[in-house]
Amino acid sequence: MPELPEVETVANGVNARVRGQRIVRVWTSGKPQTFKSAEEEIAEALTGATIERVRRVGKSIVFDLTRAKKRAPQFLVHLGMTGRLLVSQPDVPMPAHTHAVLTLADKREIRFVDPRRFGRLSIVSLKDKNSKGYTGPGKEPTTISADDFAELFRGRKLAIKAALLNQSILHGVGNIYADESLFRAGIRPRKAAGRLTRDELNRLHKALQHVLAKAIQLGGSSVSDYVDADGVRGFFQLEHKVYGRAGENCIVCRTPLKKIVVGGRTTVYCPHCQR
DNA sequence: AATGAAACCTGACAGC
DNA sequence: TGCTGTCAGGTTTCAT
Repeated sequence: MPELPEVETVANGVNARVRGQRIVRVWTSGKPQTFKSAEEEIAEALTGATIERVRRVGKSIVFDLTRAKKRAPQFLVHLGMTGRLLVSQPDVPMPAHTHAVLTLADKREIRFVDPRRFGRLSIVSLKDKNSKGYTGPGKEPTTISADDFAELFRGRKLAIKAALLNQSILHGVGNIYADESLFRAGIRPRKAAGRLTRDELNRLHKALQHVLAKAIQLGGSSVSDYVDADGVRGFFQLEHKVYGRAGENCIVCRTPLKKIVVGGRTTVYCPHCQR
């Protein structure tokens, strides 16, 4: 479900509702694959901790925690494909596939719900008191400069679409925003990343930042089941120009959009507009 | 280094 | 109504 704009929408929504709250109780489901850290470690790290702030790093939701006013290990939530993080009153029925519940001092609950169980919960301990904590696997796409962006792809032979999806290069971009930004920049998804001209890289940098900013502004894309912390859908799906439109005509030149596989993912592009 | 395929899971949807 | 097959916003692992 979630790429950078969706994760950011969820993180900001949860932050606005729970920052400053203390976690008084933790329940976990016992489904082992959901927990990247041991469930006991998660329960121990969270119980009694105060939520300082909730924010997005890459595609992860990071909880900055304190204990007795001192910084404590961080709690990371990765939503996978179908994960949701909801803030609910205790009398709201527990959804199916709920894998963790953090009960707050005011009785509300932070619930992690994930039918497909590709999501992951983990604890990150801080190396020292100056540690920045979790910084993600790659570079941040929303703020990277055009020069640094261009540098990421120099000499790389893999397809530019695969490079955009590689979280250790840039983190946060997924299948929707890779396709949408390549369309906007007029670049073939299969073109080798290292063979893009500086002009193409500049266009891609601009397109990607535009698409991400616009999607964040609209609360993300709701393709099937994505919702924010209040259960509200996003609106960026109405702006998709290629994603999910294979076989339809290009909105610019009316050429039928083509569907191929790049980096193991369905990819839609316009064979006329993207060279 | 880098491809590609498969695996991890459930639910939605199309077609019969 | 119900069965089967296909597909899905992600990541990791294993073979080539």
